[in-house]
Amino acid sequence: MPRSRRSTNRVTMDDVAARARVSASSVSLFLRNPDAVSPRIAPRIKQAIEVLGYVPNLLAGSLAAARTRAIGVVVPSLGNAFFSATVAAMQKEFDRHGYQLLLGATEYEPGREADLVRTFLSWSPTALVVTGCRHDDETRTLLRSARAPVAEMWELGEQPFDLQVGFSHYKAGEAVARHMLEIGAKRVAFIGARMKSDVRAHQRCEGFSRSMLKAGIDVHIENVPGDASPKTGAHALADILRRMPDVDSIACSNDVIALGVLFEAQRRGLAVPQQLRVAGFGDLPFSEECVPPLTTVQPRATQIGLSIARELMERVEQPADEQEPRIVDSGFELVIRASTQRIEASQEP
Amino acid sequence: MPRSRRSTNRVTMDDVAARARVSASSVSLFLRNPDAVSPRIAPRIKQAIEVLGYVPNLLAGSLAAARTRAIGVVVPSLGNAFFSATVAAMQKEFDRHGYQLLLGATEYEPGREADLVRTFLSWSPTALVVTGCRHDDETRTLLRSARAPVAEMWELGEQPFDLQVGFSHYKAGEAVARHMLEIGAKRVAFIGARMKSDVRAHQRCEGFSRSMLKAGIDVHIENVPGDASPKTGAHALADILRRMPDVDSIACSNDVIALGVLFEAQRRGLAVPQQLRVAGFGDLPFSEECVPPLTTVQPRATQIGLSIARELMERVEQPADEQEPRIVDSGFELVIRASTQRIEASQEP
DNA sequence: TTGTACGCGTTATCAA
DNA sequence: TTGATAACGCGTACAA
Repeated sequence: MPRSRRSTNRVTMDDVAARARVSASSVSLFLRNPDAVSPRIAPRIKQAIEVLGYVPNLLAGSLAAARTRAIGVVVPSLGNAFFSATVAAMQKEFDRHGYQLLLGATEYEPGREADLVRTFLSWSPTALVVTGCRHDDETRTLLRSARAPVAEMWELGEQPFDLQVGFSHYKAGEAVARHMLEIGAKRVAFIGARMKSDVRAHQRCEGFSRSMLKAGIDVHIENVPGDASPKTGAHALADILRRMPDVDSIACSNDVIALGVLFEAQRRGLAVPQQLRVAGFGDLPFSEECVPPLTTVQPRATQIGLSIARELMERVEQPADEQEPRIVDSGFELVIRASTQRIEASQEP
Repeated sequence: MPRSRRSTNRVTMDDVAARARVSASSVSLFLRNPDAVSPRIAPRIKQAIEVLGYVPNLLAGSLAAARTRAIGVVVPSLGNAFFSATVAAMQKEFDRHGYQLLLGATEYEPGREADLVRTFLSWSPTALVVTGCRHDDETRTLLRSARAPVAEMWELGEQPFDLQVGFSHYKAGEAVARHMLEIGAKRVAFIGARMKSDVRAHQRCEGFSRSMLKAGIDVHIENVPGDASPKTGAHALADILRRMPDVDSIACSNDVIALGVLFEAQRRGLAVPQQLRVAGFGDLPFSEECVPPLTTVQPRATQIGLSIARELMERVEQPADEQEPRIVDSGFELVIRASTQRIEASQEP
């Protein structure tokens, strides 16, 4: 007895083929390469598709072809403007090539990365994109077993799987420290949010404070819990002023924190940069516009997304088997603005 | 001649079955309901899965079951904090239920919505989420033909497909206008970004300016091109001051624009709220913290995402066939802060 | 150029 | 409870 399923009265390729009076394989061929079928049947197929409102079943296609036009992307958080900019750029580029972006966010929770990667793998993705290059053993195993190129973004270091596009956060921290030393910083603090789980913010902090230490300056580090936000920055400044009233320079792990510092300083009548120098990280849309404009590190978030997408598309569409791992330093730029102005001798005690 | 393909040396369910010395059906059953197999073979299957590192192929599963655990989401832009907050909330909730979020952004380009929906449909998604309730004919046709619940978010109006979670932007605009009238606004302007394509910003503008008109006040509308940003706001304020030097109150379609207005006012020594009142929309993280704190409309972005996800999961998991369309007014709240303070008579000319 | 037949890795059905 | 087997809808090698 025949077991009829086919509950889904979906329009299939066979339906199109029947209506166009050709075989299903001709329809399949037409869909992938319209010029490959004879000019006589092409219009018939085209019309049948339109009349029936045929939508190809990607699932079946992917299963047959053993490859899915989907790319899994793991970011820590979408609330973070850095990552949403990168994701937006990637999505746009993937879309151009007909690839679908699968999105997952860890919210900095340990173990979530492995879960998300596992989920993505069950979709047989064409490629995987993860954030950072530090992963737990489970994630590493999963990524290694993936028969798809793996891109790591926003950070350099460790051994790359296939592609790594990012920059050294440690150096970014160093660059800010160097600048602050040049302008005569003496009493220095660093504000970072959740630096135990945000390893990149922690790296920037390390780069900054070690550089300072080499110059004989001990940095007061304020590691606040929760998301980076202006409120975080404002509270942190209040704390710092309590413990270190003569602070003259503050670096922040994120521009939104720095913005909060600027607001709090303004409320307290603390002049920036005359009495307090402030630097951030991210070069967010407000950083150029705020008062005073904020010295910061520009990480090229969009460029990272674009590079990854392009490089992956290239690898996927021209599968020169066994490609070498590739590392791309997307770099960063220290953008010096009015919030860090030279500390005049006259203003020092 | 047998055609051996099976180039993909992927670990399949059969491999697991062979190793556990059971049938593939039992493995499948175990995966969906571990308690349904006898306690004798369950551990064998479990071990085989772990040893072989088996990852189920969702594609095959979805094809067979004729349902995919994927939900397509279309937003205008990820750069917009509103939508990224909503998407983040949805993704988290979907993930909890084992559903994958497919993401697409239109970047406010006409026609992109239909393209994205079409792409999603070919994935046979469990549900679709789109932004707003105004869609071109092509999109409407596609959505109607979808055998999946369709949720529209961030806006109310039109006839809902299945679910609509949002609020009236027109009323949000009215609420701001009402407040500004109460505090004695006389010379009024509205700044919006790209209001031809951002229909919701346009609605807020309409609600605002019509309310003002009813009170006999003609609103100067500044519709700037490009994304909403602080720079946009700063430039717009400069423009407004040129054409309308005695402006006393400005409403903005977005808090980031309002932030730019505050910065520009500060640079010009224009005291807010004493000389100029400013209101925004969005209640972004900085809005409470900036100087002065910003009066704004809070749209409950996270709540919208959560409501949609929960409602969809419910519909999907308890398919009481032919559910009624449902409209949920997520509401908004006018948050009055220092940036809009009563205009004292003594300060008027 | 077009058609035939098989296989992709699962789920669902039904018999044992 | 377990296992054999037929779909699911399409890609593709190969024959016509």
